[in-house]
Amino acid sequence: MLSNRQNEILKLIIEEYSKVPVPVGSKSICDKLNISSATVRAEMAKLEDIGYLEKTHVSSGRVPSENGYKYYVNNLMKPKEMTGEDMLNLQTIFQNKSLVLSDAIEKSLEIISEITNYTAINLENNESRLKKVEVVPLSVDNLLAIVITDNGHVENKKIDLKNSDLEEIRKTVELINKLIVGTPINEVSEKLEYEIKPIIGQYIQNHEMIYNAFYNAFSDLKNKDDMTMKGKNKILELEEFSNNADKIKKIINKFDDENIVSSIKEEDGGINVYIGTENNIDEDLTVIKTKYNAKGEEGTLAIIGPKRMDYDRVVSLLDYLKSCIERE
Amino acid sequence: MLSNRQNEILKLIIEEYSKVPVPVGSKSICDKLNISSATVRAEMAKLEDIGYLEKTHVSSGRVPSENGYKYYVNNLMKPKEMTGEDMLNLQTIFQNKSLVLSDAIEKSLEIISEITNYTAINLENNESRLKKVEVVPLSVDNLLAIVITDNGHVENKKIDLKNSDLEEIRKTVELINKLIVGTPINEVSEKLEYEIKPIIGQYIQNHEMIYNAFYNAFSDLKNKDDMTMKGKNKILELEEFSNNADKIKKIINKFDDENIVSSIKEEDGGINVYIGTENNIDEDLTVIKTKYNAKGEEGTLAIIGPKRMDYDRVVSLLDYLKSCIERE
DNA sequence: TTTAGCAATGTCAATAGTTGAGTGCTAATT
DNA sequence: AATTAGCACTCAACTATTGACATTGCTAAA
Repeated sequence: MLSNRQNEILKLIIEEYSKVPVPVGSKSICDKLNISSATVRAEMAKLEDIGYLEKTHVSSGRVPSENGYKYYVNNLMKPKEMTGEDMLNLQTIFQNKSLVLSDAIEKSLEIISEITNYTAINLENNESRLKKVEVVPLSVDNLLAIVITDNGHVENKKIDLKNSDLEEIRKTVELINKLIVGTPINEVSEKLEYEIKPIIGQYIQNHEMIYNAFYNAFSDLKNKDDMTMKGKNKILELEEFSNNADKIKKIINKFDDENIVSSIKEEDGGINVYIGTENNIDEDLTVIKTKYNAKGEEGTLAIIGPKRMDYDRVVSLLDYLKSCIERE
Repeated sequence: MLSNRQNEILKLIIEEYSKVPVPVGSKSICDKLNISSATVRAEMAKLEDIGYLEKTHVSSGRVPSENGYKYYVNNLMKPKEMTGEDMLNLQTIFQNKSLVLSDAIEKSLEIISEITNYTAINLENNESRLKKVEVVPLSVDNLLAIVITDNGHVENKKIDLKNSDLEEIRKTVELINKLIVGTPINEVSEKLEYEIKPIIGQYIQNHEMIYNAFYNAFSDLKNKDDMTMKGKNKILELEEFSNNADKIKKIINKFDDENIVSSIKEEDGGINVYIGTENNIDEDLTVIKTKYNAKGEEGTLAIIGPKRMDYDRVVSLLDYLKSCIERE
């Protein structure tokens, strides 16, 4: 159990370090607390023993450790009051009734990324079902196969059509629509293989091509995560990476991974914070994420920033955005 | 006019430098030509006077200048024989009749990026026309507006539908299909504004929303360049950037620009080489691009690599790919 | 319990010395 | 006239070395 003064010192160090990423010395703290630097040093030594602070070398100031941040997030941090302006900006978006939920979220994340200078992500994890399938002839020998899901995602595949009969294709499409509309997207390929294929094989000669086209369109749909990322490059401007080309390259590669958010440990109902090594992106980064559920539309919001991020501010922003979404 | 020996020395320097980006000294050249280093130095001094070579400091070896590369590309370089394996790989893709042209190109560029370690791009610049417009009801108050072009691109917008009459919407869609299908995509918004809007305004009450949805879908379509990029991050691994975080950030930002290829000077019919400052991406990079036209499907292929790239190899690859495409 | 004071430690930036690769020039050689 | 050996010179890159500075831990006094 930490004393009041220890809590206070830890909090000051974390907040100071979040402004300027340079080890914090005892002097800058004692100025604020009206105690001598020696006393502060003694307390810092204890905080280091417990494991909440670290030194970069014997005579350096202190830097918060991962556990220090954890303790701060769980015990010391108070969610920051949001500014009226930020609240207003987000509210306005959600009051615009012509915006669909996913578009509103996207716009909000853009704003959040802009005001925090961190990266903001929305990952929709809806169980979507097949809504409709159709074909549009484009030219003599090109055809477009279109697949639509009930949450509004569209995938398409162009097909080369030489020697195929348009009428046969129409029949196939009709069949697919009749038999597998309503099926959850990730069961569609299977159903296509075992239920549709045998049937079309029977009375449609040249069905291979059209069958494959739809098969491919379906697997594209299944594999495509519905993730939007705002301010992707913001993170590269952080001081911690300013002179570290290798780290920048590493992070860029991580950011290209579609599973960047979903591969982090599962979140519970609240706002979840994954500090440093707790996320598998980078030890100098923190990911804050939370789930939302608005009348069946489910997803995950995430913000990626430096380990020394403005925890209180980000948590409030995310919390507020979540409430906007769920109030919809 | 350069002497044979000067040509030979310039060529050796460029090819040596392309392997290892370190200034080339006279010694490494004289070993290969059986003349003394003093003679090589004298020739190098002349090549520097002409402006084909540069020094990084008074006593450094020589580095090819931009003009040096230009001279090399125009006069010294012979397109390299392609390896049978590379040719076979590309041919196989184009013989696969079930692949649509754009997919075949995409696969080829993936291969080319893989074997060269450079970034490969396909930019389709078709004049596309509106093929079809339709709406799919998703739920009680959500509707999906879909727009399809004759070259097979699909854009969609979800619409919030409270208080709208489905029947009215159907009429609007019918009208759009009747009146503006066939219009070139970048004229569609205009036509929608001046020809359709007045008409639907007359006999459809609540048309604002549906009109806006389509208007937005159309502008998305217009603004979205059909560009695919393979090996985007390959370029970051180049030695010239290995310790230069700022340059990496700059290039990443450039690569996010949709106009990266089209903003470079217009290409003529052949293979065009834009060295260093001739492209507006980075002085250390070269862009090689060429147009293709296969039965009306037009586009531009581009490869982005270091200024010291394997010019002969890339030119042959691009030329071969172009011929594969146009033979289709 | 707190604090003043001090030795100890490590970073950072500046300075100086060393090495090595490479050049240009010149005079001798072919 | 062209080539080359030889030499003085230059500069980048590396390796100490130094002093200024920030900061610590410890101790003894308050």
